[in-house]
Amino acid sequence: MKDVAAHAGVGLKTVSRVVNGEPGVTPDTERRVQEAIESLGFRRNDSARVLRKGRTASVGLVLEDLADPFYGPLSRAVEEVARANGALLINGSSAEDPGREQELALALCARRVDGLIVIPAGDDHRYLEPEIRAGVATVFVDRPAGRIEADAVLSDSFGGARAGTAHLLAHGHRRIAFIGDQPRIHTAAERLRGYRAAMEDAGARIDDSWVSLGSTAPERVRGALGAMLDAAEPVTAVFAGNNRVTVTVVRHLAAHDRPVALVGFDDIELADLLGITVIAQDAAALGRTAAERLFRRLDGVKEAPARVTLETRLIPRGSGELAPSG
Amino acid sequence: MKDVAAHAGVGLKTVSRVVNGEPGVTPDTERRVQEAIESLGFRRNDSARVLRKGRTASVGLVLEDLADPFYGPLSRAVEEVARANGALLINGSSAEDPGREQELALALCARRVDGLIVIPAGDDHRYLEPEIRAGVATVFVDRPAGRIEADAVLSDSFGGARAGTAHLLAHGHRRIAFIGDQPRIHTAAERLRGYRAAMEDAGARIDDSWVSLGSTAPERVRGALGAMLDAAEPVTAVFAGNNRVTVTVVRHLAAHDRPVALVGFDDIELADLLGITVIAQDAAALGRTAAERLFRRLDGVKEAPARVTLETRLIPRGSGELAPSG
DNA sequence: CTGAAAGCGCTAACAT
DNA sequence: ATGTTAGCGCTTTCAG
Repeated sequence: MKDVAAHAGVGLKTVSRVVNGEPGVTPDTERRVQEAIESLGFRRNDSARVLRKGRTASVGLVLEDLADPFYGPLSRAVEEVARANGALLINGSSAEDPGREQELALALCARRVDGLIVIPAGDDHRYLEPEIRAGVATVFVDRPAGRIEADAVLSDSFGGARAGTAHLLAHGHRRIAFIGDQPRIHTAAERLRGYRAAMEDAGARIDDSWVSLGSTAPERVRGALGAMLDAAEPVTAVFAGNNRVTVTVVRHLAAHDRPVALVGFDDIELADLLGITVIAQDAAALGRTAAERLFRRLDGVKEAPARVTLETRLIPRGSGELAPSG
Repeated sequence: MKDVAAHAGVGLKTVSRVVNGEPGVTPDTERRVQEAIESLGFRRNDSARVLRKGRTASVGLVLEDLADPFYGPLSRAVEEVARANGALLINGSSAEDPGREQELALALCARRVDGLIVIPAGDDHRYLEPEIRAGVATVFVDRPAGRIEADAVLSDSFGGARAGTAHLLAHGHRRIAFIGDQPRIHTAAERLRGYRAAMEDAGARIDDSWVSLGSTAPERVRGALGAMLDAAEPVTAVFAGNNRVTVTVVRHLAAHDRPVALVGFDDIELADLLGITVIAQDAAALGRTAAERLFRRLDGVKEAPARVTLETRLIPRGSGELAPSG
């Protein structure tokens, strides 16, 4: 910028004015400056600008796994809102590791992102308190924050799982499995709660062996499901706690001799052709809502942290409407 | 940092040393500084650091659509390599709009990212020349750069499409459709070229009405496919140019009366259960290879820009092995 | 309408 | 082992 000023024979500030489209520059001077900019291939250094202005026009997104088809649309939605607000998105995956989540979130804060959207892996976010006090707007999405008051945008995991389980019960099932993610993950716990509530509402008994929480790794899910199907009184239906689990369950059931009903949490591509009944949540709406909330905060709106819950939708496609067999 | 220094009763540079883990500080002084840091909730401002050091420890990724299941794993792979190199990832989607690609890429350069990984939407990247000259390492992935010399990591679209088409020919098909993405997209053009080559190798005639390039929007694909199936001499097999097209074709064929063979470019989740034969490319390897190349450049490796091509793999699952019918 | 000076928070280079 | 000085490239303030 100094070079440009020298080249154009003007003051530093005049170049700054031209670069930022500020008023108060003669068309003639402006032209000279533009020429100097062109010929030097100048481009403003935003790092310096940030240092001076205090705002970075960027938001951080800490998610679980960018490669998970559930988080792709969510990220994209956040990105669109950020773009509409002139901000860039810096993101990283925690891989469901609380330590990595913290490391990432703090690195983003050190970069002085204006705001932070977090899909929590951990359940204690007190480490963010100083940052939030220092002015970093923070919104949690998909799962709530732990041990701090903060905005959160969630899907109704409890209600969705309850409705899905009730759907199976309505089709005559009584021995229904619940296979879900690790219990420390909020959504997993909520969905299990929904399952239990529906069973209780229907006066159905829950056998401990029908409930399995843990990693969503295919081997783990196959093992759990296999045991429930091979039992003396095998389950006749399965409620799958998320998209990863559903995929593995579908593969396993496809090779199973007896038909077993299935309702999965989260919609999956091509689930329509495979006739998989699901509880769908709107990942894009989750991201959009969270991002809009974030930018509203950045615009200075002061209100108490709130929790927004988005509804889920039961999409019957066949697998959830099978009658009990065996 | 100044505050911390005052609080701890030490010099500015000493605080800097402690914060950066540099040697030459007495354990006792270090402790005092740490305490001051804690009590003030201090966290280093990376913007200032960047300004001073010249390196931002961040790389930019311009992709087409974060929500596309093909790009999720690719981004994730880039992110992992970046993380291993201590860098953060800033990314954005071009939505297949060259103008938006340029806007994004330049915004990232203004942020002084150390390197740039680009999945091009446009076919003229001369706008990046000043940046590259100024030292921004740049690697293109999935598609090559246009009108500039630059590193590129690609899948073998030509070879994959040729093999897929040859597979259909080997199963007796002669009237084979090719439905692909817009012809200005490099991969789409290459895949079409592969299709043509295979047909020619087999001495098969190509009717113009069997080839359809354009948007991957479901309506467009359905229309094109419908016309080919309703023709007097309908196609007996389809080669689908990418994952978006394949999904729509599968849905359409599922409702069709006669069996029609299908090979799709790109693997798709649950394609195994639906028996969809595909030409699979390794999205994660694409991202990883590109990112590794980028960081090698950042480490100062000087070599001529090169093009790396990754092999594709034919996965037979049934749909590509159907005999011609009708 | 234009420019000179100060300083954002940090680190490199050089004292002490 | 510690502190001082200068300056990264920009914007803000205020004076011409």
